[in-house]
Amino acid sequence: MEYTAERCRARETLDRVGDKWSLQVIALLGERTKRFTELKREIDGISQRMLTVTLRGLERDGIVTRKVYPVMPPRVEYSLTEMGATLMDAANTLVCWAESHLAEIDAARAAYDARNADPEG
Amino acid sequence: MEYTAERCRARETLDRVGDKWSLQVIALLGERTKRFTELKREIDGISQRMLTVTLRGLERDGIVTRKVYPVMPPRVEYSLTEMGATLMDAANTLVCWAESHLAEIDAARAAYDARNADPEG
DNA sequence: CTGCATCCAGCTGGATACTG
DNA sequence: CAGTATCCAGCTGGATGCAG
Repeated sequence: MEYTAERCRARETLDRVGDKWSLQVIALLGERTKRFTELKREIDGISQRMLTVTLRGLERDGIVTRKVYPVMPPRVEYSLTEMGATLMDAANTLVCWAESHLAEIDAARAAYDARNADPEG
Repeated sequence: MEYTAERCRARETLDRVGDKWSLQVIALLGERTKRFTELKREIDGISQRMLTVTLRGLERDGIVTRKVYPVMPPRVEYSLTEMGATLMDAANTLVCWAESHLAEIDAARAAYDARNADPEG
């Protein structure tokens, strides 16, 4: 079994959802269609630039769709595609894993750091 | 439901497995315990430095264990912890997603790029 | 309201040389 | 064999200003 090759392909997906904001955008659009400003307001700390960049990337990959209304002021709505919804489900597995293991990881880190700070190894 | 908060925690996990090499290391150690050089040989393109950095990070988080044999020349064996095995399973969901959607993503990208290269929008 | 352009700081990871 | 140390290029993403 070519694990390396398979993980390489997995990395392509991780590159997609593994950046700083994509997962949150996907999760929020999973609730329902939303507008640019709505997303910006709901994602704490994201800049206008990064929201645009993130949405463009997801749109390019067929994860979200972008609907522009030719009105003034502009109105643009973003939604999850079908593929985007399946991606959200897959990512959810990792979210669940994270929720059930974060405490354990924190403990492991603390133990590791204590071991290595300790002068008498 | 606080999606944003949950995704933030999910990001902590993505930060762990979302770097360039962690997923491959986890996958290979999922086969069986391996030595440093063995991993280095099996992961195409990884440098000594990055294998060390990756293994240290995973060890710190309790994903892998490191067993040193006090012999000459040195012998160090790495294995997946129980938690590491569960992480591999969770990550596998995303691997499977990637495998079944990469073609679709490539198509979406090509379509998007064609749309945007087209001068008559 | 939505989005692009520019500039820039910090982090990631690659190359290389050295050590027990 | 299994690291550590140093240096550095490139990418990510934040701040800000401008535009339709």
